[in-house]
Amino acid sequence: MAGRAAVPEVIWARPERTGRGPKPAFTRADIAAAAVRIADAEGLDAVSMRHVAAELGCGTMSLYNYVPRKEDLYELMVDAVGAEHELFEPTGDWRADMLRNAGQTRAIMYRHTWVPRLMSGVFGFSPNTLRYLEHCLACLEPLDVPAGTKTELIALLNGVVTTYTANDIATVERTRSMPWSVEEENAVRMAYLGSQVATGAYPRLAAAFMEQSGPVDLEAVFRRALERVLDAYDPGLR
Amino acid sequence: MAGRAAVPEVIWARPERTGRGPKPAFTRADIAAAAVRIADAEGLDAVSMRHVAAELGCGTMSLYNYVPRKEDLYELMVDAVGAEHELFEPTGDWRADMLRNAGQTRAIMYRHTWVPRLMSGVFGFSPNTLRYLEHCLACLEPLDVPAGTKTELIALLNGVVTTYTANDIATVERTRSMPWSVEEENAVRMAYLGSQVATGAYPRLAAAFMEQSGPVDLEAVFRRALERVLDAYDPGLR
DNA sequence: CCTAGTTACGTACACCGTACGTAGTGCGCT
DNA sequence: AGCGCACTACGTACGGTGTACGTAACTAGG
Repeated sequence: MAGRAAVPEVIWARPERTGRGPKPAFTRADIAAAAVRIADAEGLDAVSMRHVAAELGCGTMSLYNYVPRKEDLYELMVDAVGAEHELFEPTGDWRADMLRNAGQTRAIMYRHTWVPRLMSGVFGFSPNTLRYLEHCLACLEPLDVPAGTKTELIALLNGVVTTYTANDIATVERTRSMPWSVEEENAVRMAYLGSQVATGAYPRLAAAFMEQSGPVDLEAVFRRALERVLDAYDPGLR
Repeated sequence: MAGRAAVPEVIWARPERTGRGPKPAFTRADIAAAAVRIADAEGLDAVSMRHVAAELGCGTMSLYNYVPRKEDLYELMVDAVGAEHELFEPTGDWRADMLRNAGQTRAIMYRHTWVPRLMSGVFGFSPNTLRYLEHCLACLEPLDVPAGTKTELIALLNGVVTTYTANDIATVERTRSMPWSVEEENAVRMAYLGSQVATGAYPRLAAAFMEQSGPVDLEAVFRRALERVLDAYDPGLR
């Protein structure tokens, strides 16, 4: 007599064990780990209820005892990789500390290229997210601005990290299920871009592309963006 | 003998008409408009090849003559709403102009709440994107920095607009197919957040939440973030 | 004119999320 | 102690998805 809820629910609020009935065969962590393993190895689209269940060695529908909706499985996955954040002791240099946090987030996303796709559009106050948020606030202790401004800085910084890293990764993730390579896809898109710029319809864009020599250093662009954002909140620079 | 391509392809590079055979019944614009209509009215998940074809009044597989893969349909949609950008004459005040551009992008996303979900993770050099980019560069003409820095500013600004607006919209889009309202969902998530903060495990987070009185003004937060980013690139402020 | 490249579209396949029903298990209460 | 109920487990089935493939009709270029 399960009966799916007709009312919203946060999976983190639902207790993992209620005492009654047979002992569950898995923990949420087991399930999250299995899903993460699949996503890492075969891409996010390979994460289906059937596939995860098979990986765990149980029937498909048994999964629904642990995870009411597939969306909740996604929340478990994001939270699971969130645990990879190292919550170090703040050094007192808030800029350096926040750069370190951002670098960790970026590293996590490069390790699990499906993360950005799940992050965008998810409210996401999971346990590990809260811990990370608290840690960021600790790092920002030396910064003398209102708490509201600090949370806005954190949000902006996280947004920038996600956006930039998502862009770097997008093609890789997309070409996963395609019969061609990342390089081929990028080459084709760049060829189109070049052909359009060559029409002369976009003079300023053309100039911008002429200016740059050699391939773009994505990591450098990323770091410059971070520095700019930090500048914008640094009272010592105003 | 259609035969899908085993090589990457940009839909914009494929000519819309090649002369041979019966006259196509629709243009790409028709198809994009139909898909946009469906997404606006019933949400992005309602945009299926069958549904779009039905809206156009043709067989499902006929669509594949115009759009080789569903992903390309998404590209058409994003490009279509990109046309809603008003490419005004730059005023000479680059900050004001860029704010205006950002405001337009945000407005478009509020009109078509599915846009952020498609934007994140898409390379996206569609015709209208290129036009918009060129227009932004025109607005930034008065700003005395290298062209590379300008494109980085545009990218950062667009990223911030997308991230913030996506967050504002996320719950609305998600609850579209759910049997409960946006307010209910938000209330539940906030209740969980409150319960966690109340445990005392997140003192700084708790302090930040105590500090704020009343509901958050999303628009104000958004504008503050934009101003910060613009500050970071304003030579007059350094 | 003919033929090759297109359009149109019905059918079919593999896969998806998940509603529902049934059977078995073991805690909590009386 | 033992009953009942909440829980786990999971097979089946339904309505949807993207799209490969085959066939028929059509028309512009040689």
